[in-house]
Amino acid sequence: MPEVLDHDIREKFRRSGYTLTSQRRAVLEALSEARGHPSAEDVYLVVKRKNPRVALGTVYQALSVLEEIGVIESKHWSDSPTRYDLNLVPHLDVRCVRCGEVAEVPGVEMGDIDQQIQANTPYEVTRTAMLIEGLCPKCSGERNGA
Amino acid sequence: MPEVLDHDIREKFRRSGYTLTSQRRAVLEALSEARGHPSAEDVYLVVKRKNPRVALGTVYQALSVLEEIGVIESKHWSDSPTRYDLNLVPHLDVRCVRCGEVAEVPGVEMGDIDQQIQANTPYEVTRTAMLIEGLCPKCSGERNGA
DNA sequence: GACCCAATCAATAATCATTCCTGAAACGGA
DNA sequence: TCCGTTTCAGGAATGATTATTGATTGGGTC
Repeated sequence: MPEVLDHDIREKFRRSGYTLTSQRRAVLEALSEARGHPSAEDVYLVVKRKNPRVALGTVYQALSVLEEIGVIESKHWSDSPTRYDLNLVPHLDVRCVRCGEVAEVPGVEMGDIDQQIQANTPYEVTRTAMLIEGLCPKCSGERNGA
Repeated sequence: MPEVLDHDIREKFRRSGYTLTSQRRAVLEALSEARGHPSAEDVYLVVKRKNPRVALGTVYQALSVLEEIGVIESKHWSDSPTRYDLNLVPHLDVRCVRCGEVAEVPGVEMGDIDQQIQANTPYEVTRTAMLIEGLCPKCSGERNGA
């Protein structure tokens, strides 16, 4: 894990009062290694390779803490487990409805959209997430496959 | 249920090959009466008042068919059951993270956003859904309540 | 270095929305 | 009316996630 990231994360732990345990560090490492947007289960499998004693519940707990202190973010598509992401810059992700692969969509400005939304509702908006579904290029080519 | 809607719906059933059964009609009626964005459970409770023999599974099935033929649409916020909606005009909904109430956000143009997204990804986009969370005016006022 | 307290952990049970399964019932066409 | 297909009701099963509980750990203090 790069130094800068590490420093930033330590800072967030310090401010929150949570401790940066080895399990939480392991979850972060798993997230930074996995390039896609892994699910809790995916993270669990990676973490378990290094420390077989870790339970799935612990991974869920760690992910929850990490999200709470703003180190990671989660996205939830229906009919699929929640995906976690270290990339905190607001961005869009599209998920293939056939194979489940998640990819980022660059070049769309989120700030403007968020402002428009807040300007048009009396709600105090705390979070916006756009869930995009489609067919990845690979699955799009093999429409009539299994 | 207004005549026009009824005609449109009949047409969609006819084209799809599904039959417009009394249960499916009851689900549609429940949806048109409920002003918020009801969950499957909400719909089930309304339907059951008129026909106590209907099972929750049947409601799920009916909702699934209705969505498939394009008569209703669903939105899924994490940590909350899926909500269903008769309003097919593309629009945004915001959900209160405290009380769960869902309200529409008018005045935000979705078409432009969808076009931007499709222009920036090799995926063949089939659906976009923006999930907005916040505090409704009521809950926003009573921050420190239960 | 031993002790203490709170935070965290592992393991497992519980939850809850949703789907699946099965046999019965309803419906449309010949 | 009979037949084949679709749909239904009821209940069991699934799967992601959360809650629970008792054990463990780690940091601060003497």
